[in-house]
Parts: sequence; structure tokens; C-alpha cells
Amino acid sequence: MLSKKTKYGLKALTFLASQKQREPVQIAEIAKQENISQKFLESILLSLRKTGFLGSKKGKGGGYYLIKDPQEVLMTDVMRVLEGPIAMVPCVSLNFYEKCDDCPDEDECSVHLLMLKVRDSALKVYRNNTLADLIS
Amino acid sequence: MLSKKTKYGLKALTFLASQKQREPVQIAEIAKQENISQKFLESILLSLRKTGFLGSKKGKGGGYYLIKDPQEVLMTDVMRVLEGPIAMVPCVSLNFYEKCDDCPDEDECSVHLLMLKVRDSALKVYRNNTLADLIS
DNA sequence: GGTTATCCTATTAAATCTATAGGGCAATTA
DNA sequence: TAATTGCCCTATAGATTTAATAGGATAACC
Repeated sequence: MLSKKTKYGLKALTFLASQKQREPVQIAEIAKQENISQKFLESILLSLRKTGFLGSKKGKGGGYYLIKDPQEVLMTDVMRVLEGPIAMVPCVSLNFYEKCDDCPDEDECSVHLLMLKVRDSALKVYRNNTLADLIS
Repeated sequence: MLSKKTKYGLKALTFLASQKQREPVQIAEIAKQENISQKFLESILLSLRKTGFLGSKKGKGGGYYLIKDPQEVLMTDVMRVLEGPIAMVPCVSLNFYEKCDDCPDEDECSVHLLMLKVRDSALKVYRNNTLADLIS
């Protein structure tokens, strides 16, 4: 299940991307438009800034704005920051690999095999979609 | 993230499918071989029986056994029983559809659009894989 | 210097997941 | 028919994660 954090994060990014000018938008404005709890959104935007997706400006006329062009923002990167691993099990994760406690041999594991295929298919989608593709 | 329930369920199904004869295997035996908590596995196997994947036999010489041929057990069906919806958001789910509270219009929603693609790609994998494909 | 709006930490409420406990019930075997 | 075996079922508890809230610190701008 997709977390609310990711859902809200994606909506906020899309909102900022579809803005005519690249001028700062206040958290309150985004929260209102997208029906998101303002305080919760605050922490999400903060993490998107720290990971290089957004810039921010304090004080009057301040807010958040997109740093890169929407075409250059890959969904793989966004998803990994917001949702974490794209893989459904750590043992098939590219960026968050971890060995399973059970499971003596990954190559013999049926779950491993299946989840590898699922990961690849998801990866394909995320790699072929940028923030620009989400704007309808 | 894939739940332990699904992981264990898949392992158990694979274990039963790779059995030479189609004779009942005790819970304890499966739990030991696959490093699974026996009591937890018990409830998982029970749900797999109730949903028509497994049969069971009580008393001495009893246990669980596969009902269908492994080639006929689609991963779509297994996943939906064990893990629930294949979609990452209810608004793009085929079998567990639900409207979002926020989001006035699904067709305009960027998350909806992206998750539709992800669902389709996952579905493709699950539809093209049966229990027989998991046995290496 | 006051106003605006982001920044940051801590805390909590709720939900879900994982596992355990304990006994009941049905089938088999002797 | 009595004992044994192993599934059947419910309840519960601990742990983890998620979602949201509270409250103030900090920085920018006029």
C-alpha cells in the first residue's frame, strides 16, 4: 500500500510542477488545494527539500518551489525518497538490499524469484515516467 | 512491503507444489523446512484452505496438500488472498476499489495515473506466473 | 522590529503486523 | 471405543509503522 506520505508528496510535486511561474508557493496554499493536513505536508516538503527536489524561501512571499525541470525528475528517485525501497522484499532491492533471516539460499527461493520480476516491472514504469508525465 | 504472511504463504505453497507425491504434509514439517513460526503458519494455511488452494486431512497421517495443479494456480489469485489488493492505492484497484477522500476527480489525479501504470505492470507479472513457475 | 513562513523536535493516536496461547474438534488407528 | 494425532478456531498481546498534532526556533523581508 502506498503511504499517505508518498501520495501527498507526489501531489505536492505535481502541483508545483504545474505552476505557471516557478515562484515559491506557501505550504498552506498547497495543503488547501490538495486537501492535505498542513503540518503533515510540512514535514514531507521538508524532506523533499533536503533530498534536492525542492527549494524553499523563508519570510514573506516565501514557500516551496521546484528546483529541476519536471522532465528531469524521475519517478524512481521520487519514490525511493518518499516511499523507500521499490522492491517488495529487501533481498531483491537494488538500493536497500538486505539478506533474509530465513532463506538459506536466495537463488532457490521462490519468493525471491517472483519478487525480482515484480521489482523489474515496477522499475520499468518508474524509469519511464517523470514528473512531467504526471501532469494531465 | 510484502507481509510475512504472504512470504510464508508463498513458501508453503511452493513447498507443497514441489512435493513428489500429493500426500498431506504436516504443518510442523513445513514450518521446520521453511523456518516459519508454526502457529503463524497454521493460520496462513487455514486461510489458504478456506480460499480453495489447499485441502487438509485430520488425524494421523494428516496435513495439508495442494488441490490444483501448480500450473493452474495463478499468482494473481494467490497474491489477492494473501496480500490483498495488487494495486498500491484503492482508487486503481480492480477487486478492492474505493474512492479517495481527498481527490475531487480521479482522472485529474497524478497519483492515480501513475499507480494505474504500476498496477498494470504488476498484474502482468502475476498473470504470467503460476505456482509451477516458482519452482526452480 | 514586527510580520511572515519555513524549520525542527517531540509526542501521540491509530492502525497493522506478527506471533503466541490454549483449548476444541475430527479422523485415524489399535 | 479409547487414545493419539494433527487440524480448527478465537482471543490476545507485543512490536512496529503510519499519520497527524503541538509548540516553538529560526530566518527573511518590508
